[in-house]
Amino acid sequence: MSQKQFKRHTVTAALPYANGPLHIGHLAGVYVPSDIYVRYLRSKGEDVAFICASDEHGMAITMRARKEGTTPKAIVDKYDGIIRESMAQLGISFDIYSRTSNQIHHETAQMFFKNLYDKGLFEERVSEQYYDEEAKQFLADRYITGKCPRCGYESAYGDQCENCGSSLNPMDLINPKSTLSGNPPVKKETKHWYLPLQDYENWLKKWIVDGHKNDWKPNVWGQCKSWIDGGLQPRAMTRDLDWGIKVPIEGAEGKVLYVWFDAPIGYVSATREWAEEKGVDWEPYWKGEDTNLVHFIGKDNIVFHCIIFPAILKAMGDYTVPENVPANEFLNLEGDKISTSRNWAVWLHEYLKDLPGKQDVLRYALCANAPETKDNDFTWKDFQARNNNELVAILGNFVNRAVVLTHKYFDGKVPARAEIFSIDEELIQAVNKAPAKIGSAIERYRFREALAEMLDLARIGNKYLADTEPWKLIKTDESRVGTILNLALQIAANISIVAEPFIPFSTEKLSGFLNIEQLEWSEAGSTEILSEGHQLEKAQLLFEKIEDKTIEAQIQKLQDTKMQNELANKEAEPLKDIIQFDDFMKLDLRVGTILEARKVEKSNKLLQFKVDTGVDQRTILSGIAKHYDPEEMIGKQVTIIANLAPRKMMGVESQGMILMAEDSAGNLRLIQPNEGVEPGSIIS
RNA sequence: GGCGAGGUAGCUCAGUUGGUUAGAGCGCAGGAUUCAUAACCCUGAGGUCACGGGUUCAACUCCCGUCCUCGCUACCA
Repeated sequence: MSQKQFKRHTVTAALPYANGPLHIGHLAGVYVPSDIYVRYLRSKGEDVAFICASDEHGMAITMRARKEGTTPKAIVDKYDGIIRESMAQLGISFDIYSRTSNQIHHETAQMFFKNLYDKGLFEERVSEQYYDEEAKQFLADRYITGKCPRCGYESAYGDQCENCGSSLNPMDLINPKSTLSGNPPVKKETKHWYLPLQDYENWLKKWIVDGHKNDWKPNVWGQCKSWIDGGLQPRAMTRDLDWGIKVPIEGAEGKVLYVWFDAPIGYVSATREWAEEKGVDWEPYWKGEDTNLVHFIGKDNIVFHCIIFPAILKAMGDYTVPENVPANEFLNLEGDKISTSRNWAVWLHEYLKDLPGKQDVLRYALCANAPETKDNDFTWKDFQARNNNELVAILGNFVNRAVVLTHKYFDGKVPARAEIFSIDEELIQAVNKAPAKIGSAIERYRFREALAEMLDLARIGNKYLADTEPWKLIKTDESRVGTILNLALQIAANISIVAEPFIPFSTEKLSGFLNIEQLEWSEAGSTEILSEGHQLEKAQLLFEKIEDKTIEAQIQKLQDTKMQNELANKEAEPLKDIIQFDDFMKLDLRVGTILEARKVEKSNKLLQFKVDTGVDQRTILSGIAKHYDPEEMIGKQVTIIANLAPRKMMGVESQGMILMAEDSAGNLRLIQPNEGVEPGSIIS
């Protein structure tokens, strides 16, 4: 896909959700690649708008505010600040980093909604939901507690019972209570506006499945095809909440826009804000046929950026749709999934404090190991190796050699070139070709490849010096040494251009040594950048080795986290409320013998048993397929709850429950009588 | 189970429309060198391209099946 046909580029990076700080996964997946892409485009002299903002609406933020006893506003202010600071320090060069709480965003999102509403493109649907009359608001699932209809647990949430783990519908709860006021909620009808995604199915199919099979990443294209083929459903674009953007039509009091309706529109609002400040027209950046719209996101956001938001843009009529959505996969950390709740992450604001001045090292390491085609693992050892073996030993060392030698032999002045031999000609050819190779990789969103091509320039330089050995020649042929160092320095100058998208802090330093301005991409490839006699500055180290103890400290930090998590897990289950003997007596606990066992079809967790309970033979299902094979269960004695209300799962009715012990790692083990007893023996 | 993405050297990954002896970096072993941040440079070992079929003159590449990993999704009473 050639970039040349485009007049301008609108590049967006996924809006960070302002309920927590950023970690290396965000950086590797979205912000580093997008920043490389736009820095490259800018260097080419292209017209670029690089857009991002904090996403500050939605349920999760209001939940968090309630939990911490503060307001949503306080939460988003706090994290917007932290995120903004981390991005700036890491050199993510947004043209604007806005906030979805800004006035201009509210207006823009409402304008979108109103536009679609006026065109009659929404489906209105009325349904019954719980409402708190005292707090005067509809209750989201998590704001309702009650008795679990399945296990009888008293404080199950509207969407899930934390005791038995079943997912619930708020209407199922027995004796529901609002967590806002403590009062029983009332059922009340509520109206919502749905976007009929199925109406866009054909268009999406043509656009993505047929039109982008070859230029979109396989993971993105495949996901989209999967959704489209599976049939799209209408999706509610409004919610009953008080935190968010008011639905701008009559009869919609107390309703806000669905966060995934408003968030992507945040790209548009931020563009408007940027354009206003800059005094340019924002519309071509979103409406021009000649605009290259690119969304950088993680794989968890594919459906919103490839299906829902494009459908909205299409429905708007005059908007352009994304040219590409280069979604990355996930980054793991030291073999485990990154997890905010388990604190298993390298937080950017902590990294910046712990390893000051090493922004480029992180940018480099994350780009070199970015999860472009599949999930990848970040390890501190790899980070150290990338720094010490590549940035220090190859790139930093090469630049240092060239500059130091020039100071040594030519007082820091770029020497003249004399006769060119074939080895020099080969070098010049390689330098000529490098920018196009790197650029092409970037344009194909293959940033690891681009980075490797960039580093190859330094490798070529090192080899050139090793092959020509100017430190020997200086004794016999000073003019030849001049040629060699001139060319070596031209490579360094090239690196200062082509490495800028990846490691901008270091290329700024490098330009400083070379005593040149930051040059544009079009000047790369030339071996005439530094003119004869040009005075260099003294070289300082571009990169420094990272010692083992620095890495060990970071690994230790993670191990501490792991230990804390294990402790927390062991202590995690607090005692439940006291029950009376009568409560216990309600349970009919018995020993049963398993007569038959087999897997439930189409399930990968459920096993189906026929159990002899002494009084009857019955079917019981248990979700232990990951822990036991059916064959080994036959003949075993197990403990069962015999009077639990029957429950259908995967089409089969289970008449009871087999008791299991679960450890903190989630392993399940049978509870069995110590010695064989007759089936039906009562447990008390 | 359904859908999607992966499975290529000890590790992290490339392999373009099927075409000689399957590549790179790191790591490892050996060598050479000293201008340089004990860095660089050269050489080497190391792969049944997950497995089994099929199409083809020819398969890492295309087709079918199986196994494993990750994500989404349904069910752990």
